[in-house]
Amino acid sequence: MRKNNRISKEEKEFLEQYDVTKFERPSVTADIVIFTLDDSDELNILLIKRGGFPYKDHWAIPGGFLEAGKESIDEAAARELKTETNIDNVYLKQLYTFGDLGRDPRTTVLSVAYTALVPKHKLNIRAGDDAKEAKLFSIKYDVNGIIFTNENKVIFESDLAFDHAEIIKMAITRLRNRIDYEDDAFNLLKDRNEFTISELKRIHETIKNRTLDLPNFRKTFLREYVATGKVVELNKTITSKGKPARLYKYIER
Amino acid sequence: MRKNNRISKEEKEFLEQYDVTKFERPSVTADIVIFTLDDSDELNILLIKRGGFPYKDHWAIPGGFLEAGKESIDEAAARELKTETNIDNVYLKQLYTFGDLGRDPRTTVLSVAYTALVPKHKLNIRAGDDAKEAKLFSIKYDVNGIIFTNENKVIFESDLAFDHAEIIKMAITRLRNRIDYEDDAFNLLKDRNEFTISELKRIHETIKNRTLDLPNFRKTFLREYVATGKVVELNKTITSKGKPARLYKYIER
DNA sequence: TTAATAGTGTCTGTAAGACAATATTGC
DNA sequence: GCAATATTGTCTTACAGACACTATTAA
Repeated sequence: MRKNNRISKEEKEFLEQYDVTKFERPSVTADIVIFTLDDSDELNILLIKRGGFPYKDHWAIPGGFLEAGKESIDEAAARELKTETNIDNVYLKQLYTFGDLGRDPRTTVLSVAYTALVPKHKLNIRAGDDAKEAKLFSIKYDVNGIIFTNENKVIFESDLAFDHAEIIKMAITRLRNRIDYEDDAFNLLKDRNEFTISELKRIHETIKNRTLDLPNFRKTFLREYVATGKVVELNKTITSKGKPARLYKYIER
Repeated sequence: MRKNNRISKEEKEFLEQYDVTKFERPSVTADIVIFTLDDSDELNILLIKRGGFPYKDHWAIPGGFLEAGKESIDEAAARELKTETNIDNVYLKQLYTFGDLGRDPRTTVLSVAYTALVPKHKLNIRAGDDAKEAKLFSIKYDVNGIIFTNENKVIFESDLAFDHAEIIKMAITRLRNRIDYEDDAFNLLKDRNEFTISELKRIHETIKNRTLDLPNFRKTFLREYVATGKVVELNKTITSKGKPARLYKYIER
C-alpha cells in the first residue's frame, strides 16, 4: 500500500486530467427537425406537444437526452427518430449545436440539432408513452415569422418551446441553400427507385418556395444527375393524366 | 388567476427538484481550428503540444472544457481563443460537433469545433501555463493525407491527438467551399481597411490551392463586392514593384 | 375533339475562364 | 531601356431562365 505514496508527476497529471468532474458538465440533447411533404406537396414538420415541464403543453421538435457513454450523439439522434417515427435508415444530418446560456430553464442543456428528410408514407408517428401529442404541421410564412398549421391547430413560432423556432429556421435555410448542389431532394421522393422528373421538380419547388420551369428543370436534371450517373433512366413510363412520363432511378452512393 | 398560480407553483417545484444526475452527462469541449497565412501566403494552422494525458506530447488543436452554467458554448470558444492567442473580436464560426464514442479515452467528451480566421500579425501565441508548446504549422498534402510543417518539425495527420485530423480536414473543406460566396477571405487580410485586389487574390489562391487569373478575379471582385457596396474603392494607391495598385476598404455589415 | 401533362428546341443575358494588350511604376 | 505589377478589353463557352412549340395520353 505504501507504494502509492510516491506518485510520479506524470501520473499526477493524468489523474488530474482524468477527473472530469473538475468541470461542471452540461446535459446534451439530440433534437431533430423532421421534414416531409404532405399530399399537396407542401413542406411539413413533425412537432410534439410537451407533456412535462419545462414548456409543458408547448410544441417542440422531437428530441431527447444523450445517454453519455452508451451512444454517440449521432446514435442518440437516430434513436430519437426511431422512437418518434418508427423509422430508421433515413437521411439524418447534423445541423448545428445550440448552446446559449438560459436556453433551457432547468440547467445548462446543449442541443445538437439534426435534420431528417422522410417521405410521408414511411412515417409512423407514435404518440409518446407520456401522453404526448405528435403531429405533422404545414409550414407557412407571415409577417411575424413562421406559422405551423394543420386541420385543427395554428401555432406561431413564438409559441414553440425553447429556441426551437430558431432551430427550425436554420434547418429550412440550410435545406434551401443545399438543394441545388446536394442530393437532399431525393430523400423526399416516395420511391427513389421509380420517380418522374415532375415529381422531383415539385420537391424542389416546395423547398425553394417558388415555381420552376419544367423544360429548364429537365435540362439541369439531365446534365447534373443523368449524365453524371447519379440517376439512371428506366425503360418504363407512368401515366396519370397526360402524356406518360419516363421513370428514373436514383443510384445510392 | 388561481389556475395560473397553481401552474407557476407546479413548475417552480419541478425546476427546483429537477434531478440533474438522472442522465449521464458528457463533458463538452470547445476546440478551435485557427487558420492564418504566413509571410509566404501559405495556409497555416495553430497546433499545441499536449502537456498531459491523454495523448501526452501529441499535437492537437487548442481547446478546453465548457464550464457549464458559466458560459455559452460560443463564449467558451472565444475564451479559449483569447487564452491561446490573446485576441478577441475575430471571425469565429461553429464548424461541427464531434461526438463519437471513444473519441476521448477518458470518458464521453463531445467536441464542439469552431473555425477562426486571423491575420498573422494579430496572433500573439502564448505557450500555455502548463508548459505547452504552441506553434504555427504550414499545411501541405501528401499521399497519406495532410502534413503539418514548420522550420523544425514535420507532423503527419496520424500523429494528431483525438480525432483532430478529421476536424481539421472538415474545416479546410468547409473553408474552401464557402470562399466563393461568403466573405471569409476578408478576415485573413492584414488590414481590411486598406488592401489591394492582388492581396485578396492571393488569399483566395491559398485557400483554393490553385492560381487564379488576375483580370478575371478583378472582374468578379468588382461585380460581387464593389458593385454591391460590400467594398469601397479608396482614393489611394500603393506601390511595391510595378504599377501602383488601387486600395479598397471592406465594409463591415 | 379537348385538357392535361411530358418533352424538344430556341433565344437571350450573365458569368467564368483564357488570354492579348496596355499602363505605370522602380531600376 | 527592362522587369514587374496593375488594369482594360476581347473572345469563347457554359448555363439559367423565358418561352414557343410538339407529343402522347385519357376522357
